[in-house]
Amino acid sequence: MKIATFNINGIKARLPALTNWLQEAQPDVALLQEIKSVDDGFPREHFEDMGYQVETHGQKSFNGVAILSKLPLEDITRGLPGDYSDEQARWIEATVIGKSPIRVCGLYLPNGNPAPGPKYDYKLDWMLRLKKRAQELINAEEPALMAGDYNIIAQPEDAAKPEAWALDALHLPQSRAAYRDVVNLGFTEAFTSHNLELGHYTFWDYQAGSWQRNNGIRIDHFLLTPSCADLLIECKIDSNIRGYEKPSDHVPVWVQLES
DNA sequence: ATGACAATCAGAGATTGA
Repeated sequence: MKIATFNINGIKARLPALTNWLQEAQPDVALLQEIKSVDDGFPREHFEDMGYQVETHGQKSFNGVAILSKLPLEDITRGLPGDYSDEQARWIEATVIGKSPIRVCGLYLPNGNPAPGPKYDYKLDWMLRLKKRAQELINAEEPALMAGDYNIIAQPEDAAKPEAWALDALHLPQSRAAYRDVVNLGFTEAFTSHNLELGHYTFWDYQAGSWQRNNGIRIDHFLLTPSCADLLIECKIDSNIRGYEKPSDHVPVWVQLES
């Protein structure tokens, strides 16, 4: 089973690029972030015609996550538990029914800039809620994964110019520590576990020729529970599509699971 | 040092992003 995560930066603007990538990459499941659309505005039928079940958790203008799946989805839930007053659409879960069922969580972790400030407080609060949900997934002792735009540069080697991010919410020590707190519950980060060489990125800013200069950062991650990690065959980044027509500033990351 | 660039909503330019 091939499961991908992709921050598309707007479903309306990305419809051609996303469609082309789906046809090339043929993921069974695609976890999408930043759809920037309400549920009713999502081009559901377009993807249903491509054979995908479509589940969205949308929001006007900003944020918004979705799951496209060629396999049946069950027990879909929307929103990260822990704060009913949180109106930002950044979390969606479902169980993918393949040979063995896998719980998949698609997430769009808050950016947090500027730090310090209320947006950074929100990021850290959100990560505490993430840790609680992550602990539940570990305790369940079943194959599960959390994938998406974590907005975390986990180590200096995940940025072409780490010095430029020293005071950024994506790379502050407190941010990295909060991320490690989640990983250390027992998760396997799929990409680094299967790709030993450094210098791979998932985001290149639109500005200042970042793609042409390969001035990127790696902030889109797959975290797998132990029984899910046992199923991991491969994890890759489809970086080439960053150079295609009208691209997102992120590129897809995907895992191949033996399931 | 700032803005660069892109998307959204709205119908200009502010806001957000990372």
